Amino acid sequence: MEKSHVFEWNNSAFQQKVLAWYDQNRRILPWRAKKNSKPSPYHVWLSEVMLQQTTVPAVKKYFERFTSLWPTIHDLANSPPDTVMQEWAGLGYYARARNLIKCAGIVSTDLNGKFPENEKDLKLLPGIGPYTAAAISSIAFGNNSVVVDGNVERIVSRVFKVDDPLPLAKKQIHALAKHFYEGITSKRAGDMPQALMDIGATVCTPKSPKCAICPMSDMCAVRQCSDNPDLYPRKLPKAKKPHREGKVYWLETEAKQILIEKRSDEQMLGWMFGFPGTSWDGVGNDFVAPDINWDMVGDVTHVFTHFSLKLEVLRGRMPIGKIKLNKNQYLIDITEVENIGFPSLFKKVLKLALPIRNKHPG
DNA sequence: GTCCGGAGGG
DNA sequence: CCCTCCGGAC
Repeated sequence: MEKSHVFEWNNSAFQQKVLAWYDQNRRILPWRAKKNSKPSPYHVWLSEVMLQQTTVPAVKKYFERFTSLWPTIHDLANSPPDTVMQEWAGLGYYARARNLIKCAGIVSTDLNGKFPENEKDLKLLPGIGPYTAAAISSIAFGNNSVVVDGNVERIVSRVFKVDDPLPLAKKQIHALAKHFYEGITSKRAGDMPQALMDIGATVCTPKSPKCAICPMSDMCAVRQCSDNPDLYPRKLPKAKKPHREGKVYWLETEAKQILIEKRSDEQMLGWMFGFPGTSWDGVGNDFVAPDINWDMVGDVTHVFTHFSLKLEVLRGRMPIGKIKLNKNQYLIDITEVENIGFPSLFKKVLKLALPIRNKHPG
């Protein structure tokens, strides 16, 4: 759409409205520095990685926990990877945690604990892509980067009334987003993306945005033509998810131990603990279940981004001496199994199998 | 159950 | 440019 069809667009007028709103309404978040001061690059990086695909409320506790366990990037880099993975459990998208660990190692040892300041060098680090590089360079270092996340995409699509559907409209939206940042001073460079995120999260929300109190409403094309903002950004219909099925085994010993395994780098939920089973992600081999009597415990269902999964949970017992452990497999005491940080899929398995086990110890 | 939110990497 | 990765709110 041609923005001039609706009104005369003015970059700095828009920026002033947004920044004035931010000065009055900014959210207080653990990773944000006080007004007029820059937060630590370590905090910005850690929070931005956690915030990828994850909501602010979910991230808060994890951020507090991580920074209290590891006050500096050196502390994080020196921690055993398993400990970091355990602390990440429940946050999802575990590749982020694996990249976080790799990145911490590089910054701590190769770069003396200093993050690069420009987008180009930031993007060379594991887990830092276009968005995160732009966010760190502007928020931590005051560079005027064009930061585009889902909030900014949504705001752009409404303010400029972009009628092409996502993801086709990505490039167009990114180009239009430049208007939001052009000419911002270094002093305000970090505030602008954060202001847009705050407005996106609290005012220009995906559904039923609060246009009546929006600082951008008189410059918003969708608002000005009384279109329904809920319809923006337009999106291509998504493909139906395929369904997969498999088995998962709860194998216990007479000594009240449970068999768990650490998943490999290549598998889904890599580096996390889980229970053995058939390969439901198309990677690795099926668990060769010992020839014993298996009781059906029930089904667990879980939905991932690109498929839904149903696992049949089977429970069996055998003497400890008969169990041959592969590497990456461990026998863990029944009293400790609840303390393992499992990803959600295996938490469901645990929740199903453990009470039955306690009721009928065999 | 359904929808929502998005970046990294090959 | 396409594929791959979860959890929570409702």
